[in-house]
Parts: sequence; C-alpha cells; structure tokens
Amino acid sequence: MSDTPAPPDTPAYDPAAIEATWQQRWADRGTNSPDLASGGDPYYQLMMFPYPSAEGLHIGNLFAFTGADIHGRFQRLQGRTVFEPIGFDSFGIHSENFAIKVGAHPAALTPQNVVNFRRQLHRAGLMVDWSKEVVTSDPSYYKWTQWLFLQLYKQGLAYKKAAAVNWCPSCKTVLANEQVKDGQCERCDSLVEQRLLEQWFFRTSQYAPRLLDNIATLDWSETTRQAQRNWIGRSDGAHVTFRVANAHDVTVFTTRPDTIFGATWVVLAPEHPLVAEIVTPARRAAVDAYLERTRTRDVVSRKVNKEKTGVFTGAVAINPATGQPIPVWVADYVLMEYGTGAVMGVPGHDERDFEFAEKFALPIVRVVAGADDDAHAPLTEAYAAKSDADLLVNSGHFSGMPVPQAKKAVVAWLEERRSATPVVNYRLNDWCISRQRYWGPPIPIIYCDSCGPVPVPEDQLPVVLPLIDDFRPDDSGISPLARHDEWYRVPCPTCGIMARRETDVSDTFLDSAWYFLRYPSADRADVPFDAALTRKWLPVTTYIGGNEHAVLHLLYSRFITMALKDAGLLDFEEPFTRFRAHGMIIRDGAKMSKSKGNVVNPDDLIDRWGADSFRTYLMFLGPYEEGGDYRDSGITGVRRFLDRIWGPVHECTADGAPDATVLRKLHATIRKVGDDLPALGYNTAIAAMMEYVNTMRASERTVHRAEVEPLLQLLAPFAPHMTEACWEQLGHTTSIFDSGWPTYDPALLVADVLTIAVQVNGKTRGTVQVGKDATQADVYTAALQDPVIAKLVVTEPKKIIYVPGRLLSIVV
RNA sequence: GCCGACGUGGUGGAAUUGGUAGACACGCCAGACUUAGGAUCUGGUACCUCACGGUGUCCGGGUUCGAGUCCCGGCGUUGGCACCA
Repeated sequence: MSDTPAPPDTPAYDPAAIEATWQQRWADRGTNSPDLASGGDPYYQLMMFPYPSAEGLHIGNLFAFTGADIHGRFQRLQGRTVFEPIGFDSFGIHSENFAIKVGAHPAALTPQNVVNFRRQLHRAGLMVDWSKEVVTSDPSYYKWTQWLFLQLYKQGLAYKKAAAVNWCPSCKTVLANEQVKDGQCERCDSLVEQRLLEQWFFRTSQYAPRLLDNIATLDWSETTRQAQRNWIGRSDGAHVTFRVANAHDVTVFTTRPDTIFGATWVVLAPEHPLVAEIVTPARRAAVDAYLERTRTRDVVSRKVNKEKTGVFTGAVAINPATGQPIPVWVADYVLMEYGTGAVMGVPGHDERDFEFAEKFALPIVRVVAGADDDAHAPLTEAYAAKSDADLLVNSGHFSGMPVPQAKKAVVAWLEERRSATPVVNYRLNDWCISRQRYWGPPIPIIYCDSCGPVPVPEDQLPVVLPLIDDFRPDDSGISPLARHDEWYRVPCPTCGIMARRETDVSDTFLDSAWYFLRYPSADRADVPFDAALTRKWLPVTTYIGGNEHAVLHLLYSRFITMALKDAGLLDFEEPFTRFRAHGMIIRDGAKMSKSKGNVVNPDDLIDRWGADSFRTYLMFLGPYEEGGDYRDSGITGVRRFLDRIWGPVHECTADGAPDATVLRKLHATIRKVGDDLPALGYNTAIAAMMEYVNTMRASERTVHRAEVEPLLQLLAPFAPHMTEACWEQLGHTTSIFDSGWPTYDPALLVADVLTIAVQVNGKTRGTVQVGKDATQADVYTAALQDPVIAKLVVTEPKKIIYVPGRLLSIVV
C-alpha cells in the first residue's frame, strides 16, 4: 500500500509475496505437522470444522478459526507440541438442499466446495496439520461413523421405535426435537407436521444424570454450561398416584407435591394409554371427538397457540391427600413425552391450571399463602411465587409449614400411604438419528424376514452410499435409497436369504459427534482411532467454537464419548477438557447475511490487505468471546501497525544498548501479552503491542535490535507470515514458532519515578511525582507543595489514605 | 413468562477488579513533507464554559475517603428456553 520511497536497503512490506512464500515453506518443511507419536507435552487445539458451503468461507468462520489458531500458535511458542487439525462437515441436509437448489449432485458439488474451502483456509495462514484432514462424506470416514452406530447398537443404546416425529414438509424429512423452534423448522421456517414413523434412536436420556453432573467438572464457558444444564432440564419432584374407580391408577409427575391439597382435577395427555380405559360410556363420544381433533391439529397450533382446550372423561379420581373425588380430564396442554403424561390440576398455584380452571369453571383452592396474605381470600391469578417465607394453608396438618419443608414432608406422608415416591425427571429426550434423506451415511442395518434386524458385519463396512441421480426426497416419508432395489435388496448376513437394507441415513450431528477422535488417526484405514495416539492426545485440550452448538453438537459429542467409554473403547468420558465460545461478528449492528447485502468477502480483504492484517484486525474488533462489529475502515490502523514494525526490523541497529524506557515498556508488554493470550484477550494484547510500538518508535528514533526482536515473538500468533519473514531478516534460520516465548524481568517493570494522584475529599485535585520508595508521609509532603492542594488542605486532615504507587486521598 | 449476558465519547472498544474514566484504534480537525494525496509523519479531539471552573460511564436511590466497578429499585438492548407440570 505504501508508495513511500523506502530507504534503499528496506524492501516494502508486500504481504501477498511474503504470505505465499511462507505458506509454501511451512508445507515443504512440515512445520505444522507435529510428530504425534513422539512429540512431547501434547496440546490438542480443536476448532469446530466447517460445513463446506458453495459460498466459501464466511467471515465468521475465519474469526473463529483465527482465534483458535492464535491460541494454538501461542501454546506452541510456549514449547508445547500443538496438534491443530481441521476437516469438513460435508454430509447433511445443508449440502443436499443446496445441490438440489442449483440442480447439481451433492457428490459432485461437495468436492468442489471442499477444494475452495481448503484454498481459503490455506490463505488464512492457519497452523493446520493438513496431513490429518477429515471429510465426513468420504467413505474412509463414514465407514467409522457406521461402525460407531454398531457399537451403540451392541450396547443396546440404539433402538428403533415408531414415534410421532417432527416432519418438515419442505425439507421432506424428520427433524430432531432440537431442530424445531416454535413449531417451525429451524432450517427453513416451514410449519412442522406430526408423523408417525419408524425411527432409530440413541438412548441419550439414559445418560442424562451423568451428562448433567459432569458439567460441574468442565472448564467451559459459563454460558455454554448453563445452556447444557437447561437443556438436560433436571427437575425434582414426585410421582403421585390417584385412585380411579374401576380402572388403573393414574400417576402424575409434579414438582409441587406440597400443593396437593389444592389439586381439584387430574388431566391426561390425549395420547395417554389410560384415556380409553377410564372414559365413561356417556362421555365417550365427546372424548373421541376431542382426541380426533387434537390428532389432526398440527404441532404449531398445539405447542404455540396456548389457548386451553380439554374434555371431561366422566371418570373420577380420589385426591390421596384430601380423600375427595375429583374429575379426570383430557387436555392437550399436557404433553405425553414429559413425565408420566398426566398432571394434577392445581389452579391456585400454577398459571396453566388456573387458566384451565377459569375456562372450564373448575374449583380453585388456595393452599399456599405469603406470610401477610389472607388464606381465605379468593385468588385472581395463580400464586406461584417461590418465596421461602410462603406457608401452606388449607392443607390439613401441614398448614403453617414452609413450602420447602412441606415438599418433602408431604411426599414422605404420601409415601407411607403408598401414594407417592420422590422422582427426578429430565427434559432430555432420546436422540432421533434417522433421516429420510440421501446425503448421509446409510444406517448399517439389514432387515431379514426370518432374522429380524441384523447389523451389517463390521468387516463389510462401509455400506457405501450409492451414486444415484434421483436423490431428491419426496413426500412419502420414505428415503430416496428405497427407490433402488439393486442397492437395498441384499442377502441377510446371518441366514443368506434375500433381505432389505435400512434405507434411512443418519443425522449429520452423528458425523460431528466423534470427528475429534478421528483426527489423530485420520491416516489409519484399519481402526477408527488408534489406542495409543488417543490415550496420548485426548481428551481435547482446548476446543473453540460457536455457542450456536452449545447444546446439540457438544451434548451429542459428550454422549458418544461416554458411550464409547462404557464400551471399553475409551478411557475418558468427557471429550473436551476446555471449551470456549467465541462471539459473533456483525456488521452495521446486524448479522451478516446475503439478504441484507452486508456480507464481507474474506478473499477480497486478504487480496487487499494481506492475511496477517486481516487476522489481526478481526481479533482487534472486540473481545474474542463477545464478537464485534466489523467496520471497513478500521483495518487501515492494523495494517499501519504492521508497517511500523516492518520498517524498524529492517533498519534496526545492534550497536550500543537498548533504551531504558523502551526496555521497561517492552517487559511490561511481554507480561501483558503473555497474560492476555491464554485468556483469549486478543484485542487488549494487540492494543498493548501498539502502545509498545508507539513507544519504541517515538520521535522516529533508530530502533535497537533487542527492542524489536521479542516483539516479533509476541506478534507471531497474530501475524505469522510477516513475523517469520522479519525473523529471517534478523538472521534466524528456523521458524519463529520454534523460538520460544520471551520472558520478562519483574525488576524492570518498576519505574524509578511514580506519578501519584492526589484526592481531596474524594475529588482528584492533582498529581505528584515521587520516588519509587516514597512513604505515605513523603507523598503527603510532596502533595502540599502543590498550590491547588495546599489551598484545600488548610487544617489538619481528618484522615489520609495512601494506596501505594497509585493515589493519596486526603479527607479534611 | 423463565434463565443468562450487556448498557462507557461521533464509532469499535479500554480501565491492574473499589483507586487519575475514555488505553488502543477508526473517524474528524490542524500542521509538515509533497505536482498531487484516499500515502507518510507530527499535534489535537468526552461534554459545558472566553476563562476560572463545573459536569460526566442508561435512570433513581444506597454503601465508601473514593463507585464504570459493590448493594437495592427501575428502564433498555440482546441471547437461550418455553403449556416440561
């Protein structure tokens, strides 16, 4: 960029040439491919691998990768053997839908996209070990995804059941519950329908307590840990049994057993198996009509439109606390998939029940009251406040007891009468992994009329996804692969008679739930992951990624790891020791998107400014874990900063001694950057280096070699190419990344003269210069020399507070 | 509705965790060097005031010698969850 005539011996800083040169050298010399078997002090630096879109790398990808790369490079400068792999999450509905949209085949499009991504990632100067790349749609990878399915199957963790599932009519596939938001498809926003299909599930719910309890042991971003806790959704309560005349008992789940004296009805979910049994002949027609109505209602109006509906079954249950008969209703505000599919209606203390009671004129009884409330005043809304001072009322011999205590006491009392048991419930469901789509790993199961479902023998893996032209999904709910007899008709592995392959493929989240296990062993065709390498390199030391995967991807990965541990295939059960969520890059205060037309193309920016400036600028936008607002104009400042280092490196002198002031600033900077980098405080580390460069170059002085050389090491993680070139210019023949991290001398950090702020009655009135060993009395004496302060301090101060090295506060 | 995060100049953001608010950078203003400047360098830049001085970290209270930071009550922005009993 600079046209300034440089001194004859200083070549202009030309990022394009330097970056190409060093990327080539790193590749030729294997600089970024550590010896995984022999390298000491292993550090596994993982970044979330991208889905290779046709648009190429998004600026958000590069923000994420650069931050992770800086962390990895810093660890390497600290002397660790750093393994920083990357790959491509190339299977899945994203890739398939895009292929359909542009009329191409995903098997043709994906490799093109991967080539483009690889090119862009190389340009960004990441310290990636390209010899360990994985591509999830490659048979050499998905062979092991299928193997993984079989391991879970063997353990009884994979099972098939007919279930009401979420069907997206636009994507034409089943969606996991977690892919449905407000009754809409997370991907395309279509209204989701309910369908009853046979699906494969993993028993994630079985691991809920462990997945929850382990969270306490993880060094993860707090927001991510909280999101996982919420998702797993532990709630402590009780099962309470209600007698129903001439029928089975109804068991409900409640977290408020203390309110049972106020339960004035019981409700079953429409799908509850007992509905058919308890309904009285007189009410059967009405109930059947209601069930029919809910069945045909789509998920949206059921889950989003919260208008209460319901119907009385005619049955009567006995409240086990009061002994009173209460009606049994059916209503769709009760969900079959949670708890027991039945609840007790306590309108006084639950908003939903209150609404239901008002609509159907059911009795509302108050059984909890705040200390100052009248126990007999009618309720105008549900009283669900959770103050510990709330007391039970109208609750027999429990009246007057505080709520927390009553929760336990009531259950214990009912337990004695065999009407209740304490229960912990989790919100976490089993993971539906079936997808009625084409672009994924076929689920390795064969259905035989005489043997039933038979797993494909492991030595016959992979079940190769056939290259077919009519891969588009249709509305039948049957996978495209089912249209190909020649593929799906196979002999049964057990008995040899003609059988049928499973034609569904598995969820993309399964591909990514184990990829970190594959990386170190990516070049091994004989095993999914080598035992010795895995023991040495896993769990992942630091994982950096987006919080949009806080729940699904991270939870599934944790589940898979636990399942493999239980199968004896791993010796750890948490895959990611440390996880940090990076923030999001926005532009003009809004998310970048094509529709808003505010997308920034990374290729253009690297062409114009160079990867080093681009990387450093992205990290300078704001705190890494919070993200930042991308502004086009700001990158000039960072480019200028690099230019201002490039010059001195080429013109520095080794004669004489470095300047004392500069040296003190240098050591302060080494400390600051060394403290900031492990905590991902990239923006402040860059600011500190800028400050140092301003000091170093003050008054256009000639810079000493010892002033600039350590700076290159501090800057190297941000601007790897430029610092390598400068390092070479200073006469080094090996990579700067093998040069270690500079140390600072604490003795040099203390200035000889300190500036102390002086406050009088809390207001800053001036500053004084004192020697570094000055006492409170010295500072006070010095302060009184200041006429402004002397004028304010006319009497003996009431109080003097001295904060050593910082300020003196005088109270008069 | 529930849970969490956040609120600082024209802008992005700093602030050693209770100690001189606005580091660093963008932008802007002025100057230097220039045929030229969208290059480079130097200086200035929170607000009010000619000045002395005063006021300032969303608003209102409080604790403290001292509050951007801690406490109480509001308002706003944003992310997640949501008929989960």
